[in-house]
Amino acid sequence: MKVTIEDIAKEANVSIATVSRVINNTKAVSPELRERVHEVIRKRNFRPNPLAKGLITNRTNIIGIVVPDISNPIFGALTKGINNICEQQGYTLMVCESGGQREKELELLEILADKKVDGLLFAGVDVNHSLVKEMKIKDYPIVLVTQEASEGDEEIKTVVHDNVKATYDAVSFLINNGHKKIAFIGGPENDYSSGQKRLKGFQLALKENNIEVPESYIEHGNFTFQSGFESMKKIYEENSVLPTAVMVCNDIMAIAAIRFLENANMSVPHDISIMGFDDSEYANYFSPELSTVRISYFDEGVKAAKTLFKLIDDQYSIIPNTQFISHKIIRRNSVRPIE
Amino acid sequence: MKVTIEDIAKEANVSIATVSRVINNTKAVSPELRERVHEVIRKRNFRPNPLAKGLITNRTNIIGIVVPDISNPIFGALTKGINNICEQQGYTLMVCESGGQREKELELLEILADKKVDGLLFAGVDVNHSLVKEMKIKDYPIVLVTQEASEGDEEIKTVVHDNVKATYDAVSFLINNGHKKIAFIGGPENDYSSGQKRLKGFQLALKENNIEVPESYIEHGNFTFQSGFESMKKIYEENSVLPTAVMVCNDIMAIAAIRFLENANMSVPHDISIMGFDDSEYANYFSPELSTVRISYFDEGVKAAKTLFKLIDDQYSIIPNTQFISHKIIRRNSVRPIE
DNA sequence: TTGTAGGCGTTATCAG
DNA sequence: CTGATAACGCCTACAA
Repeated sequence: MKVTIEDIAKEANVSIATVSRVINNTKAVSPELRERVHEVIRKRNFRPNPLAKGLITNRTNIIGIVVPDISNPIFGALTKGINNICEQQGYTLMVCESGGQREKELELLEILADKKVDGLLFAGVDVNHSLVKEMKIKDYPIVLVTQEASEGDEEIKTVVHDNVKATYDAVSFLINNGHKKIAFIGGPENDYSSGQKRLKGFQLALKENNIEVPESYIEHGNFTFQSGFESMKKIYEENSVLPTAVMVCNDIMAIAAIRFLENANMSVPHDISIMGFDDSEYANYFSPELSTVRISYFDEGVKAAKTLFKLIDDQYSIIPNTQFISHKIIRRNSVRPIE
Repeated sequence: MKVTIEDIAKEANVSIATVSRVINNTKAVSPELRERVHEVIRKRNFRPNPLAKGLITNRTNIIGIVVPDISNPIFGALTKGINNICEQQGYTLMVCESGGQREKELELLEILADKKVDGLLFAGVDVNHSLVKEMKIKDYPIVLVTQEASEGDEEIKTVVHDNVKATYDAVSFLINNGHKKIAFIGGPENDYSSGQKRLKGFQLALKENNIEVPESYIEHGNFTFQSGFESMKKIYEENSVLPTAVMVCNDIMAIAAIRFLENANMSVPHDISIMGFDDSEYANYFSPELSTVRISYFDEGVKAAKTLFKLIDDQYSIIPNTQFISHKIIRRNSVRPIE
């Protein structure tokens, strides 16, 4: 039933070495033989066993990806971008979920080593030094995507969007539209890129415009509707002077904030403007349509994958330590100019 | 650098056969030796090379999944459910995207055969007879998920939600709430399960209640916002008597329909009720909150994966040809009782 | 240009 | 219970 290289060799009346050569185009073979071999290969529908091949070449043509949650559309888009490049490179993608847990991430690093992946795209939550250390000793190349290392290691190639700059731009947008009393609903404090960096961007924009804001204007959610709702509620209830705008660090929390405000008989954007983050598919479909900052996770995946393949091709190729994917401020109807 | 079974054998002063035995628990080994071997394995951090192993056992502990689009949250949830089971079985997941194209699906069937996956979960768009035939000759087990075969083959195990029944129930829900003039916005006509079957469920419910509906009440979208908007527009513009309710075959098109109606100064649910399908994450966050039918794609993935593993364990195990995942009608605010 | 043969790291089949 | 040793299917010096 299953046909091996030997069968082909016999049937084509050549050595298996020759067959191997025509398959891999690895050395000159006379046109005549080449044709004969091809003929038989086609006829018998022969496909070389990648296990046997991998055993020798130490290559599997598989690359791994670890994401916190594959059902999150953000990581869906990221994965799609990655897969796009993989396909055209003849690679295939192994997907693993970490749940955002360091323990699990470490375990996956092992498992993927076992599987002999040729490389790994890693989307973490807090890639600290010990995790980086673990990555360095793995014998397959790794590129961080979506989240840079949190402890200043420049040791692993990274492809991210600029969270600081993106949030800075978004808040500047609010300021440029006349807002001075700006609240903030961010991500978890232990989330390095999407939590801490976005907060930093917020603070930076305020500072640069000499705007001060009370502590009670700042809340941390965890990117869920529920947490966005609660955060907005807290800001609403615990401030005698309400903000005129809120920078919310993802779209779903932004929607939640809007829902809360509606319940409280506040109108968005008339009374309060809301700025989202991500420009997820649905941002456009809510009413009011959400002003937000567009991040293309697909593009991020594409660039990360390309970078990884460069690394696979040549471990020492010259690549910037960190590459940024551009973002864009999208004006829709949840933010209005004031004054 | 890389340690093999032979190194372990040497260092533990046993034969490689013995090492293999303790690793795989395949035959009795004296406790003494077993301990010694374990010790060395731990010390040297030895992990057997799965390629070499696979070469002999013909097992890779990899299963494949093909979906039309991994960035679609529906398939994200499905994948998550599948991955859940894979993990606890010590398997790892290879994800492929077909774009819903038969050509590509066929190609992936080949590629995954090459990769020597131990099994495959297949989410197609129109799994016709020729595709099924191709699947039958593959030497790894396959289970269909999300979409059954379209040409009455009962040859491949299948796990789906009951599209006919689900839509039937949803439309019955509308009828029970007093609606008689019910329009329908469905999926593509070439989409077997999600297109044709849902239409069938719609027609069935009408028929059973002796309700007739003009041709112009029925539109086909392609599950995008845009197509939902257009379909609703067409129904609105081309009927002198408007429906009191519309059954829309996914949530995003349902939202689009609502947006169109709002633009047309119609109120949902006051003037027209809208019923969605899927209960996607956001269905709850729109206003009005969407009445819909809940499908758990996660559960579907779980059951499909379990089924596949049964098949992998025992090719001839007794499994129903088609297993159904239950659905549930969710009442929210986009549908109101009339009369 | 072509063929022979050794080896990749395991498991499985024999003897002992 | 333990140990040689032949596969598994392919690539790649090395020789011819």
